[in-house]
Amino acid sequence: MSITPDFNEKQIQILQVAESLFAEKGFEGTSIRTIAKEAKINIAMISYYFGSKEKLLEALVLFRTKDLRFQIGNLAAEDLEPLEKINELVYLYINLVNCNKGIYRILHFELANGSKDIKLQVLSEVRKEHLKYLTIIIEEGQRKGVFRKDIIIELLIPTILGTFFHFYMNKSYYQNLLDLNSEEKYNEYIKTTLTNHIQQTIKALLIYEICPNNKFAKANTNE
Amino acid sequence: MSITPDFNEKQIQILQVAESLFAEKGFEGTSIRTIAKEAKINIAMISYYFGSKEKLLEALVLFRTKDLRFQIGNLAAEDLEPLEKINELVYLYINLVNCNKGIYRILHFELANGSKDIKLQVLSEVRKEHLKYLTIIIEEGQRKGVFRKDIIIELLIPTILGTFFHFYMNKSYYQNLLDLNSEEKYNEYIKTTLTNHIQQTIKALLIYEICPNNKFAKANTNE
Amino acid sequence: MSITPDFNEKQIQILQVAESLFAEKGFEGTSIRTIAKEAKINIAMISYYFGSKEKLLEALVLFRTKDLRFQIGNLAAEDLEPLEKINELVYLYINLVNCNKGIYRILHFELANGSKDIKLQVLSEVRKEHLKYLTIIIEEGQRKGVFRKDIIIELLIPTILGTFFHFYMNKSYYQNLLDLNSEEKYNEYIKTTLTNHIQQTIKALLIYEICPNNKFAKANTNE
Amino acid sequence: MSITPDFNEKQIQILQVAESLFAEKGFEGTSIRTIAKEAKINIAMISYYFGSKEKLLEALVLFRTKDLRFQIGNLAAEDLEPLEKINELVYLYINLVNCNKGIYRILHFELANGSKDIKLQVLSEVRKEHLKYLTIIIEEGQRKGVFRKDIIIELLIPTILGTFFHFYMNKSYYQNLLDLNSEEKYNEYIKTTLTNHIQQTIKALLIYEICPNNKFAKANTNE
DNA sequence: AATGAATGAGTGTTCATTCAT
DNA sequence: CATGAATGAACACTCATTCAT
Repeated sequence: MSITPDFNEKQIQILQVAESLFAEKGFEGTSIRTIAKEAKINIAMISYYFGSKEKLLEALVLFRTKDLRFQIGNLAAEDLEPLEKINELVYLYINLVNCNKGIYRILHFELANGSKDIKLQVLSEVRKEHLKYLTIIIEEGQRKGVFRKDIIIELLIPTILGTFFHFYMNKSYYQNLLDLNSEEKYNEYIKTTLTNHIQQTIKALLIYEICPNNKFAKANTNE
Repeated sequence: MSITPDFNEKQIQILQVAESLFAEKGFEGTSIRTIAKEAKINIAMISYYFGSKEKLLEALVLFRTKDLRFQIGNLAAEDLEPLEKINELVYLYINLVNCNKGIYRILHFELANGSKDIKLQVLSEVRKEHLKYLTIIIEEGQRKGVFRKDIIIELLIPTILGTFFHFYMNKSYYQNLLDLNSEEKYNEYIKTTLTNHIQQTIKALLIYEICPNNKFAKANTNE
Repeated sequence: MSITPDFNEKQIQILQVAESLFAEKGFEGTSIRTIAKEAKINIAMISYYFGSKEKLLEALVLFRTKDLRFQIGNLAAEDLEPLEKINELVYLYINLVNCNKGIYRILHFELANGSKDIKLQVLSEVRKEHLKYLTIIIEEGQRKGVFRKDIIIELLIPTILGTFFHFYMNKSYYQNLLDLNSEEKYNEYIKTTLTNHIQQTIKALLIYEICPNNKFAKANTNE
Repeated sequence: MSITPDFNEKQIQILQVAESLFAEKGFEGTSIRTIAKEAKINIAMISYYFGSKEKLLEALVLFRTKDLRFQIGNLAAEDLEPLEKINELVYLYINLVNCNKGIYRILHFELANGSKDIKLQVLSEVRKEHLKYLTIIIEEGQRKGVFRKDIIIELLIPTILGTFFHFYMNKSYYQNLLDLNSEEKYNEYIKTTLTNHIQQTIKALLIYEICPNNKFAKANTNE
């Protein structure tokens, strides 16, 4: 579906192996020897094609985010109720991230801390785009009187992505806890129950009427 | 307050430096040379005291989880309304994790994938204990008719921790997005607004009455 | 003026770049990538045209010494006093070397030690030719009673070339020492003062009447 | 004889091997593996002891120039005729350089061009010291009316060292030319004939009365 | 005739670990 | 008990060269 004209077949092969290994073992934990061995290419090819290990990562980010960018876009324009739109958005979002676990993991946990000085402008743009669509939908719901007015929209995405990632990053723990003793069961659980849980969470947040006197939230401020 | 009888002063010094560096640069990204230099001890001391780099990590996990274990415990017994207990629990939990970012980050993102064969039984126990307390409180609320019955309790913790961690792991992005241009502002935001957001999220999840026909949640099952 | 029938335009381009880089960074310090980049040709071209990096050097030596060979020749036949001939010879020689610093540097400092098994027969021939002309002139001067009889002709060239090369190889030191703070001043100094100094040196050697009892020269023999 | 308190036995061993190899094959042409193998030490030791290959060179320069510095000094104060002093100085100088061919070659031909940003302040100091002593002696001779007044003292050292180095750098050529078909003969030739030649050269330069009309030296200025 | 793709050998350097003292 | 010295293995990367086209 998506075209990636800049990289040839072997480069893509390297990028795929690199994505998988970086996601699994982290950037530092993966040696170019391992990548070369797994991708069945010569070690020197990585430097030859990408310049360096770091630039390989950079190319990987570029390669994978290119597709991700506009996959959520036109939902805001569809003819749906705001709540339906939100549910759809969450579903699409989780699905998108779940299908691109590798690169998302790298982006969020390997690069997010900013220690690498890799241009993550792409990531930043994607994020802002996602935030924009979310804002449009929520403001529509607010105008229609369906959603609450005091929502911190910026904190919805941490809840959506955070929940998913925590579940994904602690895979073996949750497989054990929830008896999801196969890859299929685990993945099916994400697509149904976990997605549903996140949808419920966001819906509840958007619609529930906050009780006026929240002593704990206040209490927290003066720690 | 917490006693750590097994480790001497120098060992603790090493462990503290190691925690900080592992959290910042990851396990693979941190060399024992760096640890030794920062802790102002001889390189050989690490192998000498802990056996190996991996065993140092193991010792670190042991050292830090020992204290964490029972810090949430007796809340369930207090004389509070279920919702108040939940709010308090969320507050305590976030605070606990926020004050122990380092080791939590290591536990959840460095070790959670299971690539290292480090005994994480301790972590597992802590988790199950936390889950137990949460279950007790929620079931109490359900008995009292305050909370919904169809809650998947196991998925509450991913929401709580996940939201926090996503916010923490993408620090620079959120600092920029929310104009939290100082360490203090960022930390204050976590303690007040973010904590409040997570409390609202959990509360909404526990209390909100789900609308009966959720077509999207169903739709997701047949992808 | 000089014809180079064996090499085409691109080859000559490569050779010129190679000469410059070999002279500046040495043979080992220069990679064929750098040559290729600077000469704006494909890397493979060097091996393609010359066979190997070493053979490129060999070709370079051939290419550049071909012209140098006979540029000093017919001086001996001119109608000049022996001393004038010597002065002219020194002038021509220094000028020749100075205008071909690059290849001379390579010849004398990169290849002279014989570690490379490059055919330096050409160089050897040139040298012997130069020595021959020098010998003819000096013997003429000796016959005419102008020059001393006890001259070791073979050691005159080390003095001429050595003085020049030492000055050239320690360029920055002498630029600093003699306030020759520009390329022009430095080069002008070589053409005038240094050349003159070398001419004086050779003249003095040829004409000065040695004092009969030189205790130090004797003393040195039994170290 | 000379003490080098800063370096231990193994370090000195490495330095000696490095000097020999750098002198023979150049800095770039010598790999640390070769050094390690020849010095019979582990490869990692070089980085361990010296930090890097470049720092090894730096250490080598320091190590060897430390001794060289003051070996010529007190000659100026001795009770000798100026000409005897000059002869003695030349003898000492050639001998010093000849006994330290390796490091001198590295200093003058590997480092002199300034491509490496190694602190050659030491070298510069040594040079200036040598120049100082030479100046003192020559000025004494000029005061006594023994030496000419129009001497460019700075150009005497290029003649002394240059002659020697040219002879040394083109060893095989001169061995062949002068029938010095053994190491001993070659070295003996340096100590006697070559040294004598250089002494004669300098003496001739200092004492010979320049002929007033030197048309060639003038002619050179307008090239 | 000319070149982009590819490679194995080699580079300097850093790694966690061991060991004699 | 503690550590400076030392090491083999691995690291990312560059090298000159080859080869199919």
